[in-house]
Amino acid sequence: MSANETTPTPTPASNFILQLIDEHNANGKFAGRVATRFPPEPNGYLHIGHAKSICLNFGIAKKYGGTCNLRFDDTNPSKEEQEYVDSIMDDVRWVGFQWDGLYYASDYFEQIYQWAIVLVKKGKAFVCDQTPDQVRETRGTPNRAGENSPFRDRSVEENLKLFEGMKAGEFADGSRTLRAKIDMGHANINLRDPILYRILRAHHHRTGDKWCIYPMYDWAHGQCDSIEQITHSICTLEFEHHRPLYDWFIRELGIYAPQQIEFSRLNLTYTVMSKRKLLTLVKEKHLSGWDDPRMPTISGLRRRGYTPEAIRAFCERIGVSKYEGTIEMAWLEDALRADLNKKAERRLAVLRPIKVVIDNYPEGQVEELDAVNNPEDPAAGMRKVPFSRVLYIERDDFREDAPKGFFRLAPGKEVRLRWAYFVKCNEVVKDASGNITELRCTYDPATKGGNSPDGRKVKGTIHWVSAKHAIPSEVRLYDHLCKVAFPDEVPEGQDFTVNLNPTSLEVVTAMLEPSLKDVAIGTKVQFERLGYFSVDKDSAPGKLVFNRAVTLADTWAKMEKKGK
RNA sequence: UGGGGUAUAGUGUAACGGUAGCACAGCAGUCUCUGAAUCUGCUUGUCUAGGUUCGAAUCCUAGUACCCCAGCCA
Repeated sequence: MSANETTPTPTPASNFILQLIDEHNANGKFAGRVATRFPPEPNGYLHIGHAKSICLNFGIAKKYGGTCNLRFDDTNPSKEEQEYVDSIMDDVRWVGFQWDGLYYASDYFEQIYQWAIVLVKKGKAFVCDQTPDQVRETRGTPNRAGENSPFRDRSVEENLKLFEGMKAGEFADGSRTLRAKIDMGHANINLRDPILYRILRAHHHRTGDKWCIYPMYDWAHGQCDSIEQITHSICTLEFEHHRPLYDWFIRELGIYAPQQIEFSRLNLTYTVMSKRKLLTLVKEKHLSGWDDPRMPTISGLRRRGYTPEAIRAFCERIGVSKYEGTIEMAWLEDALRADLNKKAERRLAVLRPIKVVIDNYPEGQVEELDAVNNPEDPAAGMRKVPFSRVLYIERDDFREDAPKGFFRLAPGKEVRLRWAYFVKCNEVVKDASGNITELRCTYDPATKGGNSPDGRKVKGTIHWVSAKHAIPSEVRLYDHLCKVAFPDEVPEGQDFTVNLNPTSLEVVTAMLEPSLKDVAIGTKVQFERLGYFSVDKDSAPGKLVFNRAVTLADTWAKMEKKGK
């Protein structure tokens, strides 16, 4: 990359996978070719951990001028659905990548079947009639060798006949398997005569009812990689001790050999990441679905208000290694703030309104005041905001007994209303039970626009909305999915659901400035001093719904919390 | 009593025998019509014990801790 070339992202950090690829390119192992693949099983929605893998695999292809395929690992029809296939393609594209080839493991079922026959003929695979229980019992344990299946020594002819019978549907589900003949005493359990095919009559989302035997992951994955001429087959750490088996199959078949490389999966604080747990959340209706904005799914993050740029920057920043750590959620949030700070236009919105009457402002008068759309982006321009006698301000921005260091409104204190005037609070109106219902203030007409000609300073600037121009809107305030950083750490007999955050969603009716009236679904804005918000798909004409994607850093809240 | 992995600030990640760097978090300050952003500075680290070496995060030896593996799941 030339020095004067301008790229949006800095040179990515070096990592062990890139170093290995550099070595391969240097020693000619793959003739300088780089081909990766992203191989999801379509049994659930993609999450931020998959985004890490997507960025890695597609990123490598891009960096080296190679290719990256999207390949669905659809070898278990009992769990896989077209809905998931569709969502996965959407998500990969949304994250920002386009695959070179689109494939399915099921595209290769015939070839994989033929290869199984090759193995049988070599005497390296046999049909086993053991029941699932017997298979388990004779597999041994990590500390105890397994025992050979009594069917291990069947003749090649008998195996061939039986295996054909399996394929032809002559046997009941689960009654037989095809197993590799390796070593029941091997220290690596994966090499103790692993099952290659099981009989399973399930409708496959692509092949329909054509097959009643399906290859296991180990028997399919490497061969798919080989067919696609993948150079670097990148997967997560739990597959590390499958690598000897991956290599064994390729070697016995004498076919092209990709290099499997394992890295550690992403863990994040305050959420859960396993598909099983995410499925639990959806099925047990702890939240609204796979794309609930509290989900760490890509579709959830998208709905929440995350941008592809933020996701990619995050994935870049966290790096790649074999160390199994947990990344702080603050990293993800920071990536979003950094991106939206540059892009999102600012608006005034009051989440928890309290009424303010400007006593000395003429009844019926309305002024259109100038407001900057985005101080970080002059090109974003200006807009008008209406000001009138009755306003709403944030409840948090008023204190009857202002603590030390409180810059906002309080009896007798003056603050600036953003883009408008200096106002001073003179009176607090309460209802019978003592709740504040209204504040009576006066404004200084000389401070129009927010500056005082006499050079007088105010410490605080607060946001506001003109009451009669305000658009009431539903705003969903999201917080962490889980109330603790490590939700999987639970007492005996309990599961992660006990750590779900009961206040992860608070819904308020906010008052918005009128320029937001026709904002489109998916639009991101900063509500000044509050956070970044995204227009939810539940919005309808005349009924806006916003999601809070992330709050702004809040020094005052931190100070107050510390003070207590 | 098996096999496969991993250990660098609070959290991640570099450094590949030669000044332990970066980011996020935290703290202090600056700036500010957002208590945001910006900008400045600061605190905190090589799992342990030996050894080799002028010099070790890096090499050697011995430990320790943690993760994964006994689905006809992927």
